[in-house]
Amino acid sequence: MNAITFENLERELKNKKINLSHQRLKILEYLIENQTHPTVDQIYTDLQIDMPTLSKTTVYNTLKLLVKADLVKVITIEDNEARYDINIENHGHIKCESCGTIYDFNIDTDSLISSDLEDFKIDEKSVYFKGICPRCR
Amino acid sequence: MNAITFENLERELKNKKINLSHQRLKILEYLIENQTHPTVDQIYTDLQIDMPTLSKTTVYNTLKLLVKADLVKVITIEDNEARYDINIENHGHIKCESCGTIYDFNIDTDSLISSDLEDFKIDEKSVYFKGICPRCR
DNA sequence: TATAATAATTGTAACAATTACAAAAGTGTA
DNA sequence: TACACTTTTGTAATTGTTACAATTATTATA
Ligand SMILES: [Mn+2]
Ligand SMILES: [Mn+2]
Ligand SMILES: [Zn+2]
Ligand SMILES: [Zn+2]
Repeated sequence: MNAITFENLERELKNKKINLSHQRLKILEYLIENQTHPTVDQIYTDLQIDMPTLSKTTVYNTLKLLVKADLVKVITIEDNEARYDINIENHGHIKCESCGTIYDFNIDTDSLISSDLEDFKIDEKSVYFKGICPRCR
Repeated sequence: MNAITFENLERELKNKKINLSHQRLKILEYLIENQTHPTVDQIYTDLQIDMPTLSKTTVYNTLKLLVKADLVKVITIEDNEARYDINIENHGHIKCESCGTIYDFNIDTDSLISSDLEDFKIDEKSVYFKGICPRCR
């Protein structure tokens, strides 16, 4: 429930010794303002308007860095492109197969368990649905 | 729990008017005998030994056909390659980040619900975990 | 401040997974 | 056999991602 703020992020970044360059800041801002699970291409295309020198490699590098630092999550609901989410709290994702929108939904992934996994160390849990959203029905 | 048999599959294929060519048969056999969630490349590389003329396009085409007919499921646990599963019963998948193996585990995906999705039509539910398997710990 | 060391960004090339497409081969029917 | 139809094949094109070396920016040091 606690909102994502620059202050919290800045503290986390300092903890993890990640330098907040101009490009990284812009990418983080973008993720905070556009919580629509954007692709690399969407992030790049939109930011590139105001930062003509931005390189797509920087977008890739930064996202990889943020994911490794557990500040951003990759969503692999579709096999052809990764999507990124600054909201790292437990929640599920559903993709509307008509309009392509990926919606968040509330689900307690922590409570998902299986006796088959007793001897596993579990690091990450993802719940992906596909269907048709209310607007498209 | 009911095992995947050629008989069941053949009936389904007839229902859906999918012609069972030599290539399609071999790919189906492979998926039944190798329930390790193989990639297209693994399927192609292995089958190509006994079928030197096999084309990778045919593997792609056949898998797409089988997925559309709901006889095979795509697993997008990793963003860089699709994996295929002939076991279409509800179950979860966990990928060991050390050895790369994708294990099945028992979980009732049908019972996964969220009040946020009341107005959605839900067609597919996937549960993906990542972690370390008992052998690698 | 100047200099050196380090970190981050950029642009391009390489790579890998997938799709498009047209020609060739196979299948069934009259 | 001739014809229509389906499937397969091989290649080229496309797309998302990574590798890498050169350039630029930042930080530490003298
Ligand atoms: Mn989300
Ligand atoms: Mn499985
Ligand atoms: Zn929709
Ligand atoms: Zn393992």
